[in-house]
Amino acid sequence: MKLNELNIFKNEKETLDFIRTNNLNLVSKTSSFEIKILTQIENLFLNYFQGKKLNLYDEIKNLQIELEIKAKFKTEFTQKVINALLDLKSGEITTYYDIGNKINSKAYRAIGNVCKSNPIPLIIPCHRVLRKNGEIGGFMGKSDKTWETDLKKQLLRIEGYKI
DNA sequence: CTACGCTCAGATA
DNA sequence: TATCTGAGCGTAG
Repeated sequence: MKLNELNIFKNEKETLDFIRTNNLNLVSKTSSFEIKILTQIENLFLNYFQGKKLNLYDEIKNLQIELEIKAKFKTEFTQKVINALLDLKSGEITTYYDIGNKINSKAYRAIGNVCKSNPIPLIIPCHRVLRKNGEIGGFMGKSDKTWETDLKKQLLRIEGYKI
């Protein structure tokens, strides 16, 4: 099974709007094999949201799910950023500045842009990257005080990081 | 080539 | 402290 996108919505209405505008079905032509995998994914995230320390990237791969992210991250720069992100464990944080140091680049803003284009938040943990001055920074394309940045804080709290 | 952005450091009040 | 400004650099158009 392949996964190329993980979307997070503000509320049920936004979720339903997305499903409608993209002509999606909640469950369509789903085989029992797929149901089994989907159930495992559901349990994985339930555990994660209850505070269990999990490496979602590893867990997803263990379920034999292929992540279709190569097309999006094909330059050396973007791959370095992604690899640096994947090194982060649950409860661990870093900064855009530190990632820059790690990959030998001062393109801090460009690093943020890579995070912005992350099609699978949580699994590639962009939420663990903060600004150097301690501010929360952006999340899922949004900055300032938005539900997205609130969610970023919540995720860190769930992972046990004091914020 | 130009414009843009999940940034940073420095300046100013 | 809060807000602004320019530097900096990869990417999309």
